[in-house]
Amino acid sequence: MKTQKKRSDCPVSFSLEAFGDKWSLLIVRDLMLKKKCTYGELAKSDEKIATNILAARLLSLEENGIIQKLEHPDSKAKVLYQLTQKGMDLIPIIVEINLWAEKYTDIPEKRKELLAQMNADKEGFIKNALKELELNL
Amino acid sequence: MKTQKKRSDCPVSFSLEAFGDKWSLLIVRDLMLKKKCTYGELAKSDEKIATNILAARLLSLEENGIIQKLEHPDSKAKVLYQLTQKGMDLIPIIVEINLWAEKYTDIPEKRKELLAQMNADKEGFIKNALKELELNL
DNA sequence: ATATTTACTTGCAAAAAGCAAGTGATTTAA
DNA sequence: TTAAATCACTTGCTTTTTGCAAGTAAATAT
Repeated sequence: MKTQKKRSDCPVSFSLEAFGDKWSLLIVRDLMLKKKCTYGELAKSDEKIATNILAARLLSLEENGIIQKLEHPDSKAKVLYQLTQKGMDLIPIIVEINLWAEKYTDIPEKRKELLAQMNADKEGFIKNALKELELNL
Repeated sequence: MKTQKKRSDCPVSFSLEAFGDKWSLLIVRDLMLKKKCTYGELAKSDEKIATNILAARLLSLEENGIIQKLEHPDSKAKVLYQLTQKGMDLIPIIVEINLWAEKYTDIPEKRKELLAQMNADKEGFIKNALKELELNL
């Protein structure tokens, strides 16, 4: 795990050092909500991340213990990326980010069902998402 | 309010464009938890943000409708920064970030009481923090 | 055997972050 | 009432990070 000079001992600062940039949480989102799990699938996301940045962020997330690389069951050419427990524990943050956005921007149709679930039963949604992800651990 | 080219229509992406960097949420944290409200106080935070970066982030947060500038009651030389409603609605995110960090790093003594409250009654903590901040609006 | 897919890397230009010093308006202290 | 201190920034410059386009090597499919 990466040891970088901490800017402070504040827990918010600690967290932002692990995922506080414009890309890391989008990767986490894909691994969490969209079940994308290979480099190629992550690269194809709507936000069009440059491949070198994707590689850099994946390495950083791995060093921070948020994701792990595994052999892909289908092919040795592929790599399976998945969230660790530490990564899955980011679900509540992703949920709150979604709920905040819902208040201040239009939500695309394809995301409305998910938002509805989060609103109806936040705790239940998180528990369920966690359970599904843990099946793959 | 800033109109920047959206990377995608994903709510997570929308949110990260507003506060997804290493500094913005630290400023929000200070305005929220530490009741810092002037440029000088924000500049003195533990993380030692450079003054030009602070100015840039404050402008960006303002353009995104998360904070607002007001006349300081004590002096015309000072500026009062405070969270808007949109900014206050980030409280649940800050709380979840604190709770995540608590699981994976040591929390400094001065923050433990706050974390205890968040753990004991998350909803209550958020409601209360919101109520206190809204008094200043 | 060849072409394609896969997960990256490399080189370079552009943007952003970070540092140190400076500016001008206000406020305090002599 | 004037000089020093405080306030919220800005400016100039260097370093780091981001982003683009192209390339590479291993594995797979044809």
